[in-house]
This record gives sequence, C-alpha cells and structure tokens, in this order.
Amino acid sequence: MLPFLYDPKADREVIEIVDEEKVKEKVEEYLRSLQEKGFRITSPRRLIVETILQNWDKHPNVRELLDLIQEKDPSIGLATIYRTVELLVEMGFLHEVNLDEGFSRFEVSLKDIHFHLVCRGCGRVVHLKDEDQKSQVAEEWAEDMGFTLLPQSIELFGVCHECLRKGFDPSRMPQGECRCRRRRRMHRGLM
Amino acid sequence: MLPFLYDPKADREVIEIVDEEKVKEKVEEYLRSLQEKGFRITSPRRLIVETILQNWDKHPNVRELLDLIQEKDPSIGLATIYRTVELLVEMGFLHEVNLDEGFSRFEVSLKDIHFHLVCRGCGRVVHLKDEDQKSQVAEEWAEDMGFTLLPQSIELFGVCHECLRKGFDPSRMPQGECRCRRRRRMHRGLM
DNA sequence: TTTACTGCAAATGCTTTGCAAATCA
DNA sequence: TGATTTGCAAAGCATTTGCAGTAAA
Repeated sequence: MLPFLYDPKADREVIEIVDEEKVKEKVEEYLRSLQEKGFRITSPRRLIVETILQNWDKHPNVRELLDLIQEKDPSIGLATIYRTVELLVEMGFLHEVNLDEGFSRFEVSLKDIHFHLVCRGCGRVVHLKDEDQKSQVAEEWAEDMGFTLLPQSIELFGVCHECLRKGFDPSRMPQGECRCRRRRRMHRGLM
Repeated sequence: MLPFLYDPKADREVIEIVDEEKVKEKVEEYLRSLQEKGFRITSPRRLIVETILQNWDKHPNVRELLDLIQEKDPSIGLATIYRTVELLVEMGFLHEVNLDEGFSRFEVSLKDIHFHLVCRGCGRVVHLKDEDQKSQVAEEWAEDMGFTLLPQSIELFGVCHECLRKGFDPSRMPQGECRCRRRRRMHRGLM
C-alpha cells in the first residue's frame, strides 16, 4: 500500500489550505505530479483530489468521500475512490489513518510523519505540537535500529483528561460508551 | 476493543517466558485473573492462553493461532479464538498489533507501551531498544496535549538499511516485492 | 440449576477485482 | 488508435453474531 511512488524531494507545503483558490492550485499540482509519473488526468481523479483537499482538515473515510463526491457527480463509483486514494497514498499525497474502527481514514500529508492522539473515551482526535521535532525523535529511534522511517501517520491511543474527569476508567469502562470500538463499524461523520 | 478490563496495577513481568514451566505458571495466573473478573475458566480458554504464551515472542494472527490450537484440539472453533483474544486484549494481557496486512496480530503485553519497527521491504519486525524510556517520552507528548496514553503497541513503518543497501527505493519500488501490502491477505507465517 | 461459554454457520462490512465500456493521450 | 481508467457487480476475507447445545460454578 505505501509509498512506491513517493518522491521524498516533492514539495509538501506546511501551510493551511484555506481558500478555494489554494485548493484549485493544489489540485492541479497533484494532478500534474500524477501525470509526470505516467498516470492520466481524468475528471473523476480531479474531483476526488479536489474533494480531499477541500476537506484537508478532516479525516474522511472512503464512504464519506463517496458521499461528498457523489453530491458533485453521482456517477463516480466506489471502486474509483478506493483506487484513487490508493494511488494518492502511494504518491505520498495522503496518509492512511487507522483509528481502530475497522476501516481507513485519509488525510492530506502536510508533514511526512504525522501524529494523532485518539481518545478512547470520546473519540476526539488531536495532533501533537511540534511535530517536526517529534518526527525527528522517532526517526532517531528508528535509525538507531537500522531503519529509515517512511512517511506515515502514527496513531497514539489514550484517554483525554476531560474524559478522565468525567469518570472514564479504562479498567472499568461500561460497554457501549466508547466510540472507538471496532464493532461499531459504519460511517461516523468526519473527524 | 481495548482496555475495559485492564488493571493498571496488575503485574506485567518484564521477563522472558522461556520454559514450559514458566508458561504453565503464567497460564494459571492469567486464568486466575479472568476468574477474579467473573469470567469462567474453560478448557478452550486454557488452551488458547497456553498457545499464546508458548508463542510469546511471535506475533500470531487469529488464523495462525487457530492452526496451532487445532493441532492440540481440533474441536476449538474460530469464533472462540476471536472471543478469547478480545477478552485478553481487554484484560491488558495482549496487545493488538497492526502491520497493515488487513488483519490483526497479537502479542503478549510484557510492557504497557510497546514499539514495533516494520520494514516495508522485507517485512522484518524489530522492537525498539530502551522501550521504557521511549514509552515515557511518548507519554509526555500525550500529557502535553492533555491525554493519558493507554497500553498499546505502536507500529512505525520504515525500510531497514539492509533493504536500502539491496536497492529498495521507496519512490520506485517494483510492485509485488513488498510483503506488507494490504492486498496480499492470507496467513503469512509467524513473525 | 443457572448462567456463561462454545462451535457452527450465517451475516456483516470493508476492500479488491474481473470485465466491458468509456476516456485520455 | 491503443493503453488507461472507470463503474458495476461480484468476489474476497477478516471479523462478528445468533443460536442451540455444552459446560462451569
């Protein structure tokens, strides 16, 4: 699944993609990169990339992407989304995010290595501060074992202090409260 | 899935489970803990726990566990293994390990927080050195964001230097070489 | 005896794939 | 035109679940 096509020298800007203007630019930039690797620019691909970039700060899963994309063009099929998302991950444009839900979420790769902190109580997902520095620490840990880290999203599971305050006790948690159980599959809204 | 039943005060010995004697002791210890939480000691559970402990240094998946267990008692069913393994994870005796293969592996929790380094080239999995210290670093990162980490296995994906030397290039990797692609499902031997 | 547990088979749900038609270069 | 890509429907596969029978306490 991962970066067969990833180019470590590619420009991954650490900026927020705030306006539609910026999104359009980025869409064309990504499509151009695809083309440079020998892939074709197609309208489903443009639409999918656009939708992902418009939701750059969410962590959509394929089902959610399908809904968002079909609002614009109902003819787009599920398999195309799977295939495009796989391609974008291989290109290094997306990170696959695993929140232990039984399906994958995807996020625009603004950093090569990215950390998520996931609350088992309320399901909240936050990013670490100073990720560049923390990535470097993780890279050193890996190098120390003779490994070079690839770009990826690293998920850390815990409980947020708000949930702890509300009485969440990991050793005595009432079933059914946790939003993050694998059991509960389904489409649960962008995070 | 995770630690509804986990007891942070439980004794998770950082010792190697080398001999059958030690395994037997541990099996009974785990079963006793189950019983204390109100679960029953049954022969399928004893067999499953025993097999997992005998393979404490592997990372078996459910399919592999089924094979190992059915060698001893062919009447044990797949669902029982899923259910027991889930229970053991909830108790904090096992960590669920995700190597991005499309299924879970399981490992005896000798540490609360445990790191795996996975090579995308050859599939090799190694553990970090000084895990206690590194866990503490990760815990500090989480606390800094108002989260308390739960026990878990954290997987870091990279390329080992041997693979790099052999010419593995993440940006130009020939399809089909990587043992870690999601596509290739199946049972691929204990790691 | 009561309740938990088990095995089986069926169901679930995410993801992948074969293929003919459509599209890009 | 020729190779990719797409959409659809059908598979594939890990995991979960309903239920009737079995076994622990």
